[in-house]
Amino acid sequence: MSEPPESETPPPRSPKGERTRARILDSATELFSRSGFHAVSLRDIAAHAGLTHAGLLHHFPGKDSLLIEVLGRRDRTDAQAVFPGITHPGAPEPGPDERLRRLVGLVVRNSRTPGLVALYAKLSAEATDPGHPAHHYFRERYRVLREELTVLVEALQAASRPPVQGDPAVTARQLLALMDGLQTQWLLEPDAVVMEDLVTDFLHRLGLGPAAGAEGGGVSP
Amino acid sequence: MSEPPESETPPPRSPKGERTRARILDSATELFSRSGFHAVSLRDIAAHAGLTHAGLLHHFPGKDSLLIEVLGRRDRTDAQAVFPGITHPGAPEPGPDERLRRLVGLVVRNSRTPGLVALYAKLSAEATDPGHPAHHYFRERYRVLREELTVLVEALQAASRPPVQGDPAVTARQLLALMDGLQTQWLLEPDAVVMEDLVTDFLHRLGLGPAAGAEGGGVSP
DNA sequence: GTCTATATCGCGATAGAC
DNA sequence: GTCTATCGCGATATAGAC
Repeated sequence: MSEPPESETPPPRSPKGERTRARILDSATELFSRSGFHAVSLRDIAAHAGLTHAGLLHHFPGKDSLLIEVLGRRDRTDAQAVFPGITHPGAPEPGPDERLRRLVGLVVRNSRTPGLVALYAKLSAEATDPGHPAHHYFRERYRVLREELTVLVEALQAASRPPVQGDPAVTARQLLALMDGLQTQWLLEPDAVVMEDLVTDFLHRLGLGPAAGAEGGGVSP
Repeated sequence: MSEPPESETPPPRSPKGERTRARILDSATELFSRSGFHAVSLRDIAAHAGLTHAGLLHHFPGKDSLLIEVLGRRDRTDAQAVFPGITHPGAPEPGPDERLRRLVGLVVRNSRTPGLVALYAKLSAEATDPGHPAHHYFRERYRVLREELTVLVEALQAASRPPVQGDPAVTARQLLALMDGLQTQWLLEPDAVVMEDLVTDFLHRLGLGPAAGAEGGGVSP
């Protein structure tokens, strides 16, 4: 995804080619998630999908484009789960509490796929290089995430008693940074970090917790 | 630095070897900062330092150990600037405001070396892999940073009026995560993010700003 | 359109001459 | 302490068989 939306029609593909492509994407997702990007070769992915590495390169121009298609597929799934507004502009918007619940749910879900979290962590760092093949993809990804989190924070602020001040865009940036940074700490020490607790605690201390949610216990450091 | 402190005496080296070593470390720091770890070869570094890659490997057993020495040198410098207690146990501890000022100063200083910040961002993500050569280095690094930030937060909490509740270790973890995550966003869009403002704002909204500091303007999103 | 086989490149690392 | 020569490896690109 070098360009924000896909305005062009993808080239027509045969049903067999389509299935092979999907098989390759599945294999790539699994292997990338397990071992990261650099540690996995095209030969590994091709073997896992049941063909040779040159056969794979018939379907994807190179390792980079394969990576970006893997990421795009995953992001589209996640975005629909938390922010239905992205893909279905007319759909009914859930309330702030429900959206917060979904966001935390996404964090919890991430905790079950450390391989993919690690892949995103590595790539979002690598892709800060303007020459990286996924640079534009990640710039766009962060822009969209920031926008959606800003809307969420706005809704939480409006629903908070007493009303919370502050620029929602600033809080959204901080929230996004917090989630990213916690992933690194969690990957380093999976048993010492409960990401969703630390995210919830952060919002709580800003007065943006669930409208009537009474958080019982403490938070593990 | 595979082990926490260095309890062993380094092998004696000739003055010439020492100079060559330093030249190699300088070159490695510059090239790693510019292009990252994987994108730079030992041949690149050796050429920049004025020898061949085999000559370089006489001074460092491998690319990994070279990397870790580059990181260690930088970290030692930074730690002394902000947390004099680490290297000089008996030295007088500065007050909470002064330590906060130094921490923010470190963030500002980082803003002037995007290459090194990018290197750390890439490596701390890569090194989450338990098999990565710098894995233990980064686990130890985060442990120390967390401890020092916990002490800082404790001091800020004690100095705050009214006193701020909460587990300092939790806040320290969140602060560390925030700083890490902001680096990624800043590297992606250098002109759109002022890291020190967002860090200061975060502490401010937790009631942990400088004791008498009146923040004038707003914060850019 | 789909895939295999082959060739080339640059990498980290080692051995041994000087 | 530094070099040349060389190894095995993985990523990538191309030619052409089916």
